[in-house]
Amino acid sequence: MSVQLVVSSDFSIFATPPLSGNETWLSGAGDAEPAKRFGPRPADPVAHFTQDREIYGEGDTAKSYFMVVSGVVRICKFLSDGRRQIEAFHGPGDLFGIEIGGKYSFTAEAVCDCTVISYRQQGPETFQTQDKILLSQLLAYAMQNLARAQEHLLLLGRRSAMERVAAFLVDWAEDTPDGAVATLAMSRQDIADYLGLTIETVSRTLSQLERDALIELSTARQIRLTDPDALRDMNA
Amino acid sequence: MSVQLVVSSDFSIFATPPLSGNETWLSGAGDAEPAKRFGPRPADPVAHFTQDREIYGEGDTAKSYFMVVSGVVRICKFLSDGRRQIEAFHGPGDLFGIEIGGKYSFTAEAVCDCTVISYRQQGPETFQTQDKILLSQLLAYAMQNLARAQEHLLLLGRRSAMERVAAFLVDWAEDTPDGAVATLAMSRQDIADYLGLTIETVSRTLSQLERDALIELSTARQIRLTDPDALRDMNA
DNA sequence: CGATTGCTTGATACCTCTCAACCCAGGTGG
DNA sequence: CCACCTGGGTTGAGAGGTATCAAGCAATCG
Repeated sequence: MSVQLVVSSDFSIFATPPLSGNETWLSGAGDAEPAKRFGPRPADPVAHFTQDREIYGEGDTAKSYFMVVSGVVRICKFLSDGRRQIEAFHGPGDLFGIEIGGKYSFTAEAVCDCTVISYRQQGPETFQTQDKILLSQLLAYAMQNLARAQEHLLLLGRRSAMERVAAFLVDWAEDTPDGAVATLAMSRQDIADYLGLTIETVSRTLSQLERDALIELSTARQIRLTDPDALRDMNA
Repeated sequence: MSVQLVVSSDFSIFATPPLSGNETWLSGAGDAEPAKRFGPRPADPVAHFTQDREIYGEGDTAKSYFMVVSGVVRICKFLSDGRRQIEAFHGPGDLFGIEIGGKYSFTAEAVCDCTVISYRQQGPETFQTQDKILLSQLLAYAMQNLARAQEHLLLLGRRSAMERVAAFLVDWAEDTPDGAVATLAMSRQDIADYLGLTIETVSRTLSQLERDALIELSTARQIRLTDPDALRDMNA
């Protein structure tokens, strides 16, 4: 997907403070980098969430949407018996929590300590009344998320545990001086719930990949991809 | 999701004929019903596809998008070894094939004999230049599809075969004089590829549901839901 | 009719889950 | 400083659910 979000100076609509009592409000703003993509930083609705804190819950009234400044946020759904499916992880610059139905359709939680900026969200009428630039940005956002969800569908529906873990590592790998390295902000449980597996299967699969000399687990959360091409080829 | 698409009289942009040689062009228009939702019927880009015909392929240049007039269309992806994941079925009134990257990200095929209307698709610049009404319609479309994909993710990632089949039946059931009945346009293979299962597992699960007196298979494609509430409760 | 196609059913294999033990690093308190 | 505890991660044994392979059945179509 090659869509570029276009910066609009009136994209930012200043936020009401979010709902939960979980957040810490900061007087200074966070990392300025994402502002380059999304326009001027809003006045100050910058909040900090510590690890595993809920940012909002599924079914809550959707008063704000958010942009990640630093850290990683998970977006997930729960079944009544506690089973969890993580639909996406969002990192710096990513938006989350945009809703058209007036209620959040997911729960959002901090994977690690996070800083986010919140923006006031209008009701369903937003999409009739806002300006074209905002609409086209929202559309690009929605289409990108849709494309990601659709790839994820294929992964969950038709790929083996080994293929899923390989895809996950390739997704998270970044090129560093000594090759591709995936530095994971999330626990094995998070990975499992993202990939539709159990924690044990994720762990065993990683061990297997290490035995096969495709990866090296420097630490549990720091994984060197010894052979990134082989990992990519698993999902050709 | 309670979003209503708003009709705009200039929503329809007349189409170039689609690309493949699979379609049959009709001089008359199809069922008029969907026109009520999407504005005046376009001049005549109405095409008919027989069962299992490809409407477009993943990777093809996306020159048109489509609305189903009658029949059912499946939207799917393939892995190199032939595994298939059906992302969605689209019925009368549904749009499909809207792309922002210039290429189709799916293959679209006729589940049964289908009539569709095609609309010319602009390139990526569409979303900057079109009018607000169109943009908000596209946004609503994208958000609806996103919500559907996300529910599907939860189903594929965390639900058992029994739960998946039950959810599928509930989705397709319609209330009739003698209770809820699901009339299926698609084969067991289609259902399996939609639910991330095999054809045999789908068949066995349906048989089990019949033994449990939750459904009755009048024919393979005509299923009465004897106890719709119980089926719904499986996914509470 | 015989062939074909879609569906069902059976036997078995295998992949992933479940349950349990263990390991290890980090934090705490004596 | 070290024993202890804790939480995350790994590993093992066995169970279970779904896939695979194969046969049988029923409706449809030449």
